[in-house]
Amino acid sequence: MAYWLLKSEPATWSWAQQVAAGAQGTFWNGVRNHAAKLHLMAMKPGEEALFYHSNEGKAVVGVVRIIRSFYPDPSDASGKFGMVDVAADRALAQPVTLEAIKSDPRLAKMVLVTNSRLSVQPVTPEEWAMIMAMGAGACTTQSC
DNA sequence: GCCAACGTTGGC
DNA sequence: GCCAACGTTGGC
Repeated sequence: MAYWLLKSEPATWSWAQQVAAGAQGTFWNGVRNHAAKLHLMAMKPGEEALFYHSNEGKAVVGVVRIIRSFYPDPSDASGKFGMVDVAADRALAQPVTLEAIKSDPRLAKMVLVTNSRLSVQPVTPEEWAMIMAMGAGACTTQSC
């Protein structure tokens, strides 16, 4: 079971919109980067991904579930890229900000920190557990 | 096939 | 609004 992180600018597609889309979910299109594409292709239905608000907010705000594996993206004229379908699963009790992630040495190797421009990223089980604990409000940074 | 130029992303 | 990082494009 792999874990992932998906980035979206809230002005383009926000967590509120994802929640409004409900259990049937929506397609996650627009990826035009080969590294990101490889991660999309590796996603399996049932796996979970962090939903991260980039630019505005700069925080992990919720969890989405992959509900359909990789298939062609109709908005890509070249036919090279594709997308998956995701549905909102649950919100975090409190957003986990980029600032909080950066300030914790145990999360220093997150792709979000090391390659901030990649829009689809893998997350390790350890990182996932940390983010979940921080997002639950169960602990503050460094006390998990 | 290399590399300079350019465009885009995203944090600050 | 600026700029650094990085991916992509296109000329050679």
